[in-house]
Amino acid sequence: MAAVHALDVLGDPVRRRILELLAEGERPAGAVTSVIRDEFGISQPAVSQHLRVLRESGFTTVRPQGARRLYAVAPARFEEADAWLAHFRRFWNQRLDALETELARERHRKKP
Amino acid sequence: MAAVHALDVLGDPVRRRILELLAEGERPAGAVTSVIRDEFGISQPAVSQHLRVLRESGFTTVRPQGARRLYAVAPARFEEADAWLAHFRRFWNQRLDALETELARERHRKKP
DNA sequence: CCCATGAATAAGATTTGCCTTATATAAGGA
DNA sequence: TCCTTATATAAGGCAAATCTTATTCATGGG
Repeated sequence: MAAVHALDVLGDPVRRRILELLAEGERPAGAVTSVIRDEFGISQPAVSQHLRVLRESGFTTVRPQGARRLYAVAPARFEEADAWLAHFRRFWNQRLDALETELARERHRKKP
Repeated sequence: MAAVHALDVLGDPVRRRILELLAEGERPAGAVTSVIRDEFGISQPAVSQHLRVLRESGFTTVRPQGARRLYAVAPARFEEADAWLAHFRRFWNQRLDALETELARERHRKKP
């Protein structure tokens, strides 16, 4: 499911915008599509293809509700992207970096 | 300098690897090139072009040292990428999110 | 000076990714 | 059952990104 790097998936403005919309809560594909269509001027299949990338790469979950597909943010791949960025965090914020290290340690203690 | 979104620049495996190398410390273009050449099997100009993207987008600084160009990580664009990810942080770690909010507040207090 | 080394640029080929149109699949209401 | 709505898939076109080879520019040693 994680064939490509999380940051490769995030390297597209349409996909980022879709995720921003989903961050506000679970939404049917159609609701996402109409916003993206307006903002980027692309077709329904184009949006559907981006939804597919997000789904197949693990950035979202989907569940059917009748004929609709409800998309929602899934955390794992975000965490992966964040972990990569963490390597550089010390360059701009020592305190946050220290905290991240501590929280990571804690996470490992909890679920090893 | 920030014509493209930070995450667009990070959406390339070669550029990410270059940044990882530079995270270990300032390095001349040649040192970066030889590693990337080995790992990805691409030419010197190809690496130079990626260095240009990183430089022009503000992910690195460069300073000449004789005939060499010393590249180093610059924090600003990383911070931007991190800020975007922060919107989603609550999905995987409430505590870190809360902390980030607090730190952001503090930063604003210090340098407005 | 001249040549070697380090790095960037130019120009063109190629590949990758994204978009479009057309079509398929699936669910629900009349 | 038929039609409409919701979404996904297929196939192909096109443009942007990336790579290659060739060349240029700059520095410094001999």
